[in-house]
Amino acid sequence: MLRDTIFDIVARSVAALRENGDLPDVALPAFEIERPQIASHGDYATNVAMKLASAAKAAGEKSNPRAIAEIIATRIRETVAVVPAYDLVETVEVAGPGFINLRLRPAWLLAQTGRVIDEGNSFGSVHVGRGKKINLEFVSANPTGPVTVGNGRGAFIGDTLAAVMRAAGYDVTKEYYFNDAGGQIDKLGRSMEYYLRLALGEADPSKPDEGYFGPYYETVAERMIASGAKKLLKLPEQKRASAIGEATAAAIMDDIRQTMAKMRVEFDVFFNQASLGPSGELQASIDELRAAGYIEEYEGAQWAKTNLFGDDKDREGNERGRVIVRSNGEPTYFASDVAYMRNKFLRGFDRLIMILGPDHHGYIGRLKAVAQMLGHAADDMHILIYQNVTIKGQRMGKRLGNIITLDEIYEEVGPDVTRFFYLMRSSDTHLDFDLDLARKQTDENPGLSVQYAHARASGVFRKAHEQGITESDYATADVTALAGDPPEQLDRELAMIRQLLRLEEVVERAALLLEPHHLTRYGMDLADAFHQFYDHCPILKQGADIPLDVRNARLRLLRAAQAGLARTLTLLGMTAPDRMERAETVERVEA
RNA sequence: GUGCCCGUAGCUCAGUGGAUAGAGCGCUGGCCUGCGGAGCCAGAGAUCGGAGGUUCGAGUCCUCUCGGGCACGCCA
Repeated sequence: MLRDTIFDIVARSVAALRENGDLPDVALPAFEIERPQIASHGDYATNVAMKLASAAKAAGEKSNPRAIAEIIATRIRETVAVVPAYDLVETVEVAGPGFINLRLRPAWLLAQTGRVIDEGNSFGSVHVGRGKKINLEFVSANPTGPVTVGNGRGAFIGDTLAAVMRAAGYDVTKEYYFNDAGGQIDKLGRSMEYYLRLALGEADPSKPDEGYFGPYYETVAERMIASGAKKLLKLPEQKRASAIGEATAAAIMDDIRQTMAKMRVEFDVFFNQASLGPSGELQASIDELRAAGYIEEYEGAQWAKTNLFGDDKDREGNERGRVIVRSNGEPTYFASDVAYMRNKFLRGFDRLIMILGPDHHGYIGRLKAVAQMLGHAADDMHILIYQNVTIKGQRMGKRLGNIITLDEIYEEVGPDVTRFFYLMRSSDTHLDFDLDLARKQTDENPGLSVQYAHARASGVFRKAHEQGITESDYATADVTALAGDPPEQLDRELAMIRQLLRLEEVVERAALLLEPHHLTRYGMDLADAFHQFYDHCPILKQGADIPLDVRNARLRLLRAAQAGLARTLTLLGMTAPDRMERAETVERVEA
């Protein structure tokens, strides 16, 4: 990656100076290579001189950060002058309190066009993941209702995070855990029994006091009756609730899978909680914890000593951990958690990541404790909590009874815009979905703007084709010739190639920090750079009188931009259209 | 009571301990008949909730505090 090369240049120069005793004789502190916020400061900056000065001062030596920076800068200039692989650096300057700013050579930047085009679908990939096996579990909504705008957030975060992590070199398995066991299924069954009887025209069927209610369940009841659920009502009372519950859960699971498929969220594994009992894994994990000495009995129940690993350390009056087997002999939901995690680790994953809603933050301590009881590091179990979702301008929430499903959003704006909007915000932040903005079929819609950039690029190639210009005409064009363009054009061309090259850094950062939202920001930046290029650097424009070599070089650059946009959109799970559907626009009023 | 997340422009939000805090929308003014105008250019708009602290440097880290959201079962 480009930044790694810059790091090497700086590190090598500093190391050489230290060998000669030209720098303060203190341990070299960690330093950063960063992109300055202000373009006039160059492409990269390092704070190594300030860090060194600071360390020297702490060791009692007197030091001047700017003077140190000058020494290092001089050495860097010498280094890049003699090492051919480092010929990408044009200038090295000391600025401010002691920053060393490096600027890249325009011709080198332009030449990167070839690499972007050659790498194509794999452009932006990095290797920080080193093939580490990751289990990424997300959504895992209970099969007791449709996916909502709230719990659907995990779907987009998870799906795109997986794509980004794969691009960063991780081996990712995407997994959905269906909580299809326990009391909630019976409760679902009792609720559905009411809806089935209602749908069959029974007069005044009894409605349970507590359960799952709403118009959605009426539609599920209709479908279940159509597929023969009527006979379930004839089952004896003890079996009826669980039988209806299981059938209902299966029907709802189908809905959830369909919603996911429509939104292009894919899973490698669907795991059913109910399978853990019959497979013997539930018992095996309890036995394993007992053998390790982590289970104690109290008042007839079996307690797992999660408190030994920090779980519930602040919970009042409870130093016993969590109940894993009730006094009536039934394992708790927590037992399933243990068995499921054990199952994942046995499948050979190096790290487990779970994406959960804000109501699950209590899980963090509990599950990290489980990981440790199973003999793994606390950090091998990572939980990513995302915050709530609201629809702008609407009050919502279960208590108000106006749950909005993800399907409704799909109907309104489709998968592309939905995905983009969900991924614009950090998981840590509450998401206020601006449905009005999402509905707009104009460039005001930031998601469409990225797609439009891609479509525009495709449009130019379409036009080129119509004019008889073929790929072979510009495939070997010398893009560095653009270095001779006037600033108005060259600045835009360089800005776009700079944005393109940034993708690798964005992918690495998003993967390491588990923050896929950086990709949408990047998409907007790249699209913006593209539109600037498009507006200022004509290629086929009539009457613009573009020399052939410039035209062909710009077509190359455009090809690279198209590839970068396509790659970004793909990582976001969006389509990269070759043309945009023209929306019905208001006729312009002639003055 | 305890814990987690948030507080940055009118709105919704980015922001890697660095230099002059950014984007989208909205607002104001101007340009434009095309590589599909779903356009371009410019501008106004911010005591980064508040108070201390850490350091060469804090929107960012620490402590306290105020405001908003969420959760704390032998439920799942």
